[in-house]
Amino acid sequence: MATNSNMANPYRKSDVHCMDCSNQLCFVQQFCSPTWLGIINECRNYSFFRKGEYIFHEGDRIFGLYFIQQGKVKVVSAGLNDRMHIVRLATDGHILGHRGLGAETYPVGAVTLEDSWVCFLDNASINDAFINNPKFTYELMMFYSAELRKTEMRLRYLAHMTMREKIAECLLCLKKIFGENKEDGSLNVALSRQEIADLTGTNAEQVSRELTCFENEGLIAKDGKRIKLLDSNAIFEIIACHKLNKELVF
Amino acid sequence: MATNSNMANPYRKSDVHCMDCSNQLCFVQQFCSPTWLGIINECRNYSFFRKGEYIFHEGDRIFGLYFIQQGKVKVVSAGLNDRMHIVRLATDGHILGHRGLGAETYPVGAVTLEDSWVCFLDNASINDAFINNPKFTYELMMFYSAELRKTEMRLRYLAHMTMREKIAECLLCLKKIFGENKEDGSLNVALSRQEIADLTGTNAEQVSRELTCFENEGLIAKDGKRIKLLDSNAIFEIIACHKLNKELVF
DNA sequence: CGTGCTTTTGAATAGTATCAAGGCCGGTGG
DNA sequence: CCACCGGCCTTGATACTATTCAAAAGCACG
Repeated sequence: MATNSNMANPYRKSDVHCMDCSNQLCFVQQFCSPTWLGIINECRNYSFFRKGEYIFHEGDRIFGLYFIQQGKVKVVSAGLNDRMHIVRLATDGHILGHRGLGAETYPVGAVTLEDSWVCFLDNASINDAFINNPKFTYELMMFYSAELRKTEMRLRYLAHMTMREKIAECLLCLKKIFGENKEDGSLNVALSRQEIADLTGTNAEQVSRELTCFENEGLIAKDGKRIKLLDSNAIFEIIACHKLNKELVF
Repeated sequence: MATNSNMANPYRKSDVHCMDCSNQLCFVQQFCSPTWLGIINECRNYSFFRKGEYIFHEGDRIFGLYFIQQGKVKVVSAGLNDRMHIVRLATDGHILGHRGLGAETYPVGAVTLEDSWVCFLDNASINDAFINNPKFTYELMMFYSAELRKTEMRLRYLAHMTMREKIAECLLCLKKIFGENKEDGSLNVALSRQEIADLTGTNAEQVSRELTCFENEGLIAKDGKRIKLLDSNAIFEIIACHKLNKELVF
């Protein structure tokens, strides 16, 4: 249970000060003044979520922003007949709940894919930080701008790609986001076939078929949920015809 | 005619000061201090684009932000074998080129659907405005946040919708963005079948088929490119099963 | 009044989703 | 330890949807 794991790490919050946080990608650490880092360190909430737990649900009232200190999270939205759509994947240093900024309720939910540690800042603290750290506001605006570019490019690609192409694109995205295991070279994330389907907008059967196909072609090796990209360039060739912008997507 | 309108407005720039601009939705007018409105009024560039002209091309170096003073624009991106994808539609008061903020080149191009008048602010002016108008930066960030929400919801819907549903959704979007003609109730925008296909990710034939189908069902009336929604509620029922958020999409 | 472009419709084909069945694996309880 | 159970993965057959190709009709424009 969540409470158990929570018990196992009761000392973590007091342990790490924002200033010494290992997460070099954290927006707060990067763009808030030292004074504000101290203020935020005091008002933030540091919590642990076990694998599969919801950090927040679609439709929840918005209380603030989440920053992943360490972990892996899927951002989901309920679709047709209890189908889930995975809107985005996130890991260390990524922001969660930023879609809610300016809205009443979260348009999406967030579920951990692995045990994760997450910092939370409530609306009041965030707004104070905006007012007192123009640099923070500016950089967050730039972050949004970049996210918007990525999402729109994704929208464009997905509109015209075949399933084979979408799944190839998905594998490259997973590599980009989570990286590969140093030892065996497999992707640093284990998604079920259904989750890959939720990412690409299809069903588990189709994903299974395409992955088998990729394996037969020598593009990947798979062992249950662990997938290893044997030839990233060849996988990219599958989607090269869409002239996609590598920086934007991967 | 285009030429007529052009002729009739050669003096527009000197005529209208930002402070008196009819466009109440303009971000600059809403969120910049009076002092800055004066500064921006001096450094902005006001220009006219005839129907079908490019305001900027995909891949152009980024020079600044565009604000539509009056007109209709499609934001496009080249896809597979000279297929175009329409990323977004924009009209009076909307911003163009904001996806470029923080990037080197525009990831999309912008083409006018009708004769349009557009204000342009270069990077230097925009950045000065950011530094001196925290409110402006903040509001623009909120704008990005809202755009991101909309785009991600769209991504989710499109992933699971049938063509019939996508085209129904598209018609409701057109109503939302451009509105309906006071006189005959038809949509205030005339898109070709191919353009509707570029919006929904299909081809002109399919669009033609579905529109004919809608007409036979009494949902719409069509006369060439002019389309009239006869029963918006019934059209919404087509996509209601996706439980989409009306505020986000329409 | 042609010419070229858009729209419409039809027929054949390809791509996906759905349904169904069997295999594999890990966990549980006898 | 082994049998059983349930969940996930795989594969095949089938039905459906969407794309492509082709051709005719409608329309705008010079």
